[in-house]
Amino acid sequence: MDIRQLEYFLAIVDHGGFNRAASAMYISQPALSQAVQGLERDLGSALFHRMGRRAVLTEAGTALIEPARAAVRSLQTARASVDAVRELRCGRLDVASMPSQAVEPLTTMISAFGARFPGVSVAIKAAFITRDVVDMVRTGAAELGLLATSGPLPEREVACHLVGRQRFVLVAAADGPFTGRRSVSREELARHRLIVGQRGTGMRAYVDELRERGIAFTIAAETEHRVSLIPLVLSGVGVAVVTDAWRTVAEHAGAHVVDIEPESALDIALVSRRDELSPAAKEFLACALDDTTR
Amino acid sequence: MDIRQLEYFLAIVDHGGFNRAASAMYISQPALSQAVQGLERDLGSALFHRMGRRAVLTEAGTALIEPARAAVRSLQTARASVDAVRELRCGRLDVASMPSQAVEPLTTMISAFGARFPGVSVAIKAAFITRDVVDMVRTGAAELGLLATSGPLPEREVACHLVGRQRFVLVAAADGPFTGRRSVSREELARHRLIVGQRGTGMRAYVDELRERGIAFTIAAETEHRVSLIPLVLSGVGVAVVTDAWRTVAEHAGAHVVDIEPESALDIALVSRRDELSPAAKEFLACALDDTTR
DNA sequence: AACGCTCATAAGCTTCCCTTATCAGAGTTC
DNA sequence: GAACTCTGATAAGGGAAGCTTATGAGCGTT
Repeated sequence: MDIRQLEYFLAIVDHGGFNRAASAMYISQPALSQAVQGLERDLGSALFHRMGRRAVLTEAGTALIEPARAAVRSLQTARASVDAVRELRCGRLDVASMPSQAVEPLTTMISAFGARFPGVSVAIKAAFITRDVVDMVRTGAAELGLLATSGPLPEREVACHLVGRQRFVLVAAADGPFTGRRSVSREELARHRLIVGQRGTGMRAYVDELRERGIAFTIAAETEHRVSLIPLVLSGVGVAVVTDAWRTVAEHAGAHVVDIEPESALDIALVSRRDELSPAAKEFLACALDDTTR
Repeated sequence: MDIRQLEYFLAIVDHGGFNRAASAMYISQPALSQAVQGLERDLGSALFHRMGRRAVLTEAGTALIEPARAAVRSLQTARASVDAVRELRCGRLDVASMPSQAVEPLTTMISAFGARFPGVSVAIKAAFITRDVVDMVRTGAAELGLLATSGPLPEREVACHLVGRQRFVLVAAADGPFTGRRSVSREELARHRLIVGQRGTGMRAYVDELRERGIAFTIAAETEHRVSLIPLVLSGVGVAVVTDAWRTVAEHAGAHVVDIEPESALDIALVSRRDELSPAAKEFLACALDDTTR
């Protein structure tokens, strides 16, 4: 059985005869006869009584009409479902992001994208280090990725679009060591107690680099959950080096944020597979790059 | 788009890869690749991200899964619908019948058939004269026909099966001219007022034949609606010649029924198209002939 | 670094579908 | 009632589409 055969069958029913149906379907009449014969052979039942002049539906033929229409409709539905995704009337876009960048610039990006394509939902897939993001994009776990790196961009593995830079800032308790200051030099971090993130993150790479420069500090805590950084700072465990994506959040939480001099920053990149992207991903990329260049 | 392509697509989704799906569908892997490529070309959207090793569903692919399953199911449903008719689990059988024969023997036949195939409904299509029945069967308006004839069976046009004979009886009012009698000779009908049916019916042919024999009577009324015969008799308009299919009905209605001598009868035949019949019609024929020969 | 597994591509063959041409039956018309 | 017309079936040939085997390319694994 075949959709083509069912369409032919319905055409015969609807147009009331093989010849008229053949004209309507722009095929020859023998093609119709053969298709119906094939269908009847396949189903094991005659669909029409052939009575010289006219073809009359059999009971089996009558029983087939409605299911056949349903089958034809179901193909149209399938096509429409795919079209809806392509035309961004619905669907879903997975974006892998490291935690800090999930705060900014991802929030802004999603907001802009959501305004243009309200039917498409964006899912933030959790990645924790740059490598996670690259791998998720490479393997297709997410179609786009947002990462931060202090080193070179992974241009060889994925397509990279620089969307901004985030400078490092120091978060301290409001009544902590840097109260009243707007900036500190990195050398001033010596002998302080630091709360740091997981290896592989941009902020950790920066901190490790400071230590290699000979700035001696203590690592008071290391957390894989960035959300715990600020509470740790506020409870007096130590100070933390984070990117200024956290500035607003930290200040609202009651922490004191100061710039670290000389300015040092992470590159923030939106990455994607090298081959053809889905329409949603393309548009998201366009939205995001448009915003950053504007 | 094609059901085959959707089945292949679903196989890939369900088996998690082209190779496994190809094995499961007993086709070669390139056949699958080509089918999916054709589907993607047709839909205008990629369904899988090809990432060297693994094929990952795109958003469009995800959107296609459910509609594709529905489409595949719809074909199975269509097949099942036809099967149900063939296996006589449901369906409908049209039987054309003249009015008298619709009382008997059709009622008995339908009862026997209904007991064996409760899912199949039998529709009685109204015919009024023998020719109507033959035409309806010939043109497919009904698949079977039940007719009565005093002449030869229409063997040339349809397949005929003699299922019985109905003798002619006279229906008179309870207080009418034949009260107390069990039979009358046909000559006694002379000078009586008769209520007759439409030309072309068996009872009318018999009455016309009596007149040709020189038996002189008056035609008090002619009706195309046989149901009005008995009321006319009961109201004293005249007497009526009908077949003994009506005996029970007439007596229950309060009329007096007497045999007409010498016995004269109509042949009752079940007729059908000459070519292959539907399973329901075949079974009905089998039931009916089985009953009459038993 | 070599191997193995993934899916894509290429080329040949088979199959199936559609075409034109013709036939056969039944209704219609003169 | 004979010719005509309209119905759908049948026959034969050409072309497209699908499946096959063989091979290639990319990526992960040993």
